[in-house]
Amino acid sequence: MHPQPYYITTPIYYVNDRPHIGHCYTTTVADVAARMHRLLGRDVYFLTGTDEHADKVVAAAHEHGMTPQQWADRCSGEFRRAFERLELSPDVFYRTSDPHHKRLAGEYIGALKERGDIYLGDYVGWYDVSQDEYLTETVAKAAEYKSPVTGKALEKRTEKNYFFRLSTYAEVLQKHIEANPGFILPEARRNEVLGRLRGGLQDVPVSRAIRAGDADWGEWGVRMPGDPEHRVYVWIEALCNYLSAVDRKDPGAGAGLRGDAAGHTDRGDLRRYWPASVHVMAKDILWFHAVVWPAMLMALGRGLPGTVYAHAYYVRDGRKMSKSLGNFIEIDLLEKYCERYSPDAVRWYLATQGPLGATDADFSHAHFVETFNADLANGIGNCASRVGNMVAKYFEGRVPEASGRFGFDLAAEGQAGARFDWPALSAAAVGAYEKHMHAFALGEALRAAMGLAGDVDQFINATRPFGLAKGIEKGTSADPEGDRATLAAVLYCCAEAVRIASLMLFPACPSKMAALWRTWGCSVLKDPHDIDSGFVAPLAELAQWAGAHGLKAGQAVSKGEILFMRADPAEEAPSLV
RNA sequence: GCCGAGGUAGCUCAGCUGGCUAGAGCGCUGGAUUCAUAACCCGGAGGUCGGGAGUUCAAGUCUCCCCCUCGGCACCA
Repeated sequence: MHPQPYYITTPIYYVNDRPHIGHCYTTTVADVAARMHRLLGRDVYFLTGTDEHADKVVAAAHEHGMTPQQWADRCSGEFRRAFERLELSPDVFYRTSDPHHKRLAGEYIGALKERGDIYLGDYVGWYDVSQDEYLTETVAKAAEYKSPVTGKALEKRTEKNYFFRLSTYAEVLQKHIEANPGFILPEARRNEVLGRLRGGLQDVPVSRAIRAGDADWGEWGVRMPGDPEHRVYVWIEALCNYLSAVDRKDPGAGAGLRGDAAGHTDRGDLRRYWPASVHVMAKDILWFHAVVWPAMLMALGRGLPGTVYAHAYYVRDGRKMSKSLGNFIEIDLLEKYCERYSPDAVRWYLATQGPLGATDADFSHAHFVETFNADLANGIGNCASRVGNMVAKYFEGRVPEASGRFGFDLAAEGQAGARFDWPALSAAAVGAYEKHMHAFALGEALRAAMGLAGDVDQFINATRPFGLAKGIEKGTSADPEGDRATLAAVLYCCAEAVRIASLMLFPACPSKMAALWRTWGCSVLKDPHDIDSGFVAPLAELAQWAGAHGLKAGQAVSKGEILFMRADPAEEAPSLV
């Protein structure tokens, strides 16, 4: 076991939303990272879930004649199913309605209040009488201090609210960000935060007084400790989930998506996971995660997360996705893509073509098909297929004996610069893979893996194993025995390199790689039929060239089914109707 | 408005402290090949490096001006 645990989180999603590509993207990215680190052998804890305390949740529940809990159960289930469909592997699907969370969030807030970091102050805001709600300064100003609904002038009102002393932590926070370049990623986001920090920080309200006429929340939500007339703001309570989830000695029951939560119940004390390694989120909520939350943690005397990673957005065919345009890519459409191209293909597209950096990325069907064909069908899929096929054809489906010949210098045979030192090539690919992984450059890491398959393609064209086989068969070979040995060594190297590439591709395409392993008889997973069953050894051992977990001469390698069937670009995009 | 990032081949982008004929991937196109999912491999196509001026022996790479795009601007998940 890697000594340092890896705790990665996504935001917990607002339960009234319908799962769309944004939620799926963030969670898929986190899943790929989690699987990569599990592959390294680390003790990984991956959290996602739903945020359920909000006025609108209560209101929607009443509209549907349900209790807030019933309504939240239903909506939360939508996210759970969406994530199952994408074969995501959270170790916990956490919900803010979880009694454990409610209790601990209250404790954290209470502790902050006790030490004076949360105090009762005056909140001055713009109140829209007709809508019975306060508007933020920005919104109020944009509406010229009139109600956006009725046009009536807004009232400036003052009420008692609790505030968090964010201002106290501005300086120490700024120093922390400056001293830790990896604390906020990507760098452009870090600069933005530092820029805003230079302007100083104001204290932030963290509660709202419960007023007459408010929807009846019952036991829903979290009250301000010691002052039940105030409700803790949802977003501040929600942030606490990252800590509360692992602030327990026992994992509790039913954690992951599958309920059985493989290996979850015997995890023991979860407190070892704090501080989190990475909080992943979309850029809109960076401020809370990079400033407010760390400041709260400082006040609580808890460790700060290692990295706060804010990715950009998906746009659709060049246009922003928005409710008004109604062009959100919702889970239903992604499911269509999963059906036609496999969940692994969707995962691959999200992980390699998504907006991981600071700039937005486009989701277009044409681009999806191009990527699918170039990387998956023509890349690893075709490569595995041609190698498996040749082993089947020339060696009755048994891995041939390489006789220790893992290096080929084709320059001697007149092919300039064509040198293939397979142990070195694969080690370099694994090295690049790990390097990029640690920089959270998931796409780059996967490209390094795919590059190894590309090397195999080049190698096959350069050594022409099929030519050797033909010469032997037709009796035109000058040295049939030598050619047979070369053929065996060439194919061994191809297969072994594909095996090593497949290990690295697993975090993005778990089902397809597991399928490849089954047809090639590779024991990588504890249960070959369960992608979440864990690895029999860490990558360092699994990826050793011709090592303990390498392909063995005589091992049955069948051609297997086609991993990724080439897609027709002319075919119409999946649609909901 | 203020602050920040950026405008490089059809598309997505690399190009650090200035220096040989401006690169990659995809797409497109020519060729070679047949083990493979018409896949793979090799080659090509030539983009005034947003526009203008300047510094320099030499500028996508530095300075100034202009045009355009995008992001952030706080209590919003």
